Amino acid sequence: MSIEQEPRPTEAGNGPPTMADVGRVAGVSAMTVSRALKGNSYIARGTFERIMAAVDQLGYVLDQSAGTLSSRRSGFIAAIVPSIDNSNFADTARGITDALAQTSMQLLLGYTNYSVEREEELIESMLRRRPEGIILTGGEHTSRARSMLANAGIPVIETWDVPENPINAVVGFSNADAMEALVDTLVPQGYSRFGFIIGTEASDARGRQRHIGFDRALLRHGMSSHRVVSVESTPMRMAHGAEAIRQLLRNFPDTDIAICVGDLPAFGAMMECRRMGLSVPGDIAIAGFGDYEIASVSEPGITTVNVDSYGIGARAAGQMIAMLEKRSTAATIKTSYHVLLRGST
Amino acid sequence: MSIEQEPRPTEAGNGPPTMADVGRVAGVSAMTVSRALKGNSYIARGTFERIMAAVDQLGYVLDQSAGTLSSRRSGFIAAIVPSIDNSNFADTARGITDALAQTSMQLLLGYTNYSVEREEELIESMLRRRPEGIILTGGEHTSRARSMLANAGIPVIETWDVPENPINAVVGFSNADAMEALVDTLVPQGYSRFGFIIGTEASDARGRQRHIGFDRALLRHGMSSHRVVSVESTPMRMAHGAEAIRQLLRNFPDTDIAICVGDLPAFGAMMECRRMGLSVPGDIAIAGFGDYEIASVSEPGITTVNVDSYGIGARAAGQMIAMLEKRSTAATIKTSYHVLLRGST
DNA sequence: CTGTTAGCGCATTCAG
DNA sequence: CTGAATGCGCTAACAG
Repeated sequence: MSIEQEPRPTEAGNGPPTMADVGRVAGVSAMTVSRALKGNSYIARGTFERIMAAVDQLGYVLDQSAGTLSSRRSGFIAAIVPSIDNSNFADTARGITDALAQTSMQLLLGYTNYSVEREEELIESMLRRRPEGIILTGGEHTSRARSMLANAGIPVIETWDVPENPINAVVGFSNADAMEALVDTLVPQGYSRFGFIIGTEASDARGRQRHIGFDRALLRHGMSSHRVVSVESTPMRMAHGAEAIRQLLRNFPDTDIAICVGDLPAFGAMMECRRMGLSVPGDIAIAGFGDYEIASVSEPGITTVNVDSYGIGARAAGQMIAMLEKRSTAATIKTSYHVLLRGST
Repeated sequence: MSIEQEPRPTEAGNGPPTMADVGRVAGVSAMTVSRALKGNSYIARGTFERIMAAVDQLGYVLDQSAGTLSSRRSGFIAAIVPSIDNSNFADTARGITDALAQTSMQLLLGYTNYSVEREEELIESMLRRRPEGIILTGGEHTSRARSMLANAGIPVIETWDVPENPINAVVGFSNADAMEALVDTLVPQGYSRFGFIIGTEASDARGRQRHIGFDRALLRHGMSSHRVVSVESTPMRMAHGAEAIRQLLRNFPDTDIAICVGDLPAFGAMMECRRMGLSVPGDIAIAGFGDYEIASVSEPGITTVNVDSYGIGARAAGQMIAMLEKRSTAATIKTSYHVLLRGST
């Protein structure tokens, strides 16, 4: 037996144990520990087991900041959505997470509360952590955000919209077209005096697009698109829909159908109609957008547009993976939508 | 004029510019750039402006992995919630974000889909990035998760529950007590044949607690608590409530009030009753839990328990800040709840 | 007010 | 299959 080097007491200068500590316990170098933990190198069976035992014994957890610095790979992609408390965007996040699961990449999620300024801050703080790619919602960004993204030299994917001047790749659909499709489906049902309910347009790019689609469709059908109520709020919650329908019916009592920018305000509007003693769709019809769960569960069900929120996330992540593997460059992927007629119209 | 050192061409080996690059352009050392960017050191006015100009010119973005490694401070706290598509937990996240805004700390949010195994993975991957503190939902964790948390040596706050054996600090309330309070309020209204609707209990610790509170209250009132329907799902969505109420009325047709584990299934149940031609609360009363927006907007409104979701987040973050500043050690903070009677009962 | 030195913990690269 | 040397980009600590 030879004299072995005395393991330096691990508890000396505390702080979490390092690879060197693990190596000392397992009788190997830090480098071998690194390889064992990564899992893609050949390590002798016994060595591997000693290392794992040492890891358990010390409660070792890899320090990823050091790894990122050294390997120049952070192992995560960033995604920014307007709101997290919105099942559509939550579905998109789930789509991203699921698609990323087949890689070793993780998702870092942030939300902007529908503010481009907040988006700019968020982009900056995420870029500081060196994501390998970034997925954004929509095509509206501050100019500083745009230049930071350009400088970052990583794939950027804009989703949920089809911007005129994409930064890089796009996975989304035209919210204007989708709203047009909804109106086009409803006109043949005999409605002719369409109202539109929307929140603060300045802070909701997709709502604005839907409004454009609404105008375009009615113009095409030779109908008037002046019955519009806008309440101060982004996003519109259920209660805002209730408030808006009152205003709509006060300002334009002849309205025979109210299209809401989303299903949540549509539901609020429908409940308010019931409170006012109006029947839906007998006295007034109501439609929403987004196919949230409430649209199918409520009685009557709410006519709406399904927009494949999950698919947007899944396909964005797929495209991201392809770009990171250099299998693809900037592409524009259009996702599907379809009108769902239910009892509210 | 002296000969100045030739700035090395920045574009040489590409990759993002470093502080040294910025310093070279501004004619100072990297250290001065670091101080200027941090903002809490005295820097000569002119120097500061040259540095900022260089930062803009190069599009420099701080590399936080390097900063974390060097300073041993990551600048973020981790929070883990069961689901992100749930306005209660989203409110908690908002509370944390808002409270953290007064510090330089950021929030890194993760979600488990109600799986403790997924929580364990998430805790591990978050600890790799060395959060300065971690906020969890509930008191149930795998034993490996517990030991990782113990080893991490950072403040841990468990929320939304009052665990028997807290890891560290707690900010929450007793879900059992809150449910008892609901039943105690309803009994005097004349209801006596209570049904209970819940999802998969194994994966929903808070639902289980509510069930316990339900049993306890009925026992105390000398009533039977056998009218229970459990459907396979966590979390319960609206549609599960619809399915469950059918089953409840089939199995226990004499039920005069159905308590649901949450407002979402309560709403689904209420809509299903309407579809079946039953009036709420005339033929059967319905109550939920959580005071989601739908509970106040729907017609009739849903009787429920408000649980201060936002406050849980805000106070957890406040406690976290206090612990990080050594102003506090492990504390247990109880948050409030109150029963809201509405039209559904 | 600014610079120098050193080292954070890991992974790349090369050597065996 | 394993180890040694080196440096990733930044900041703590000290010196001026």
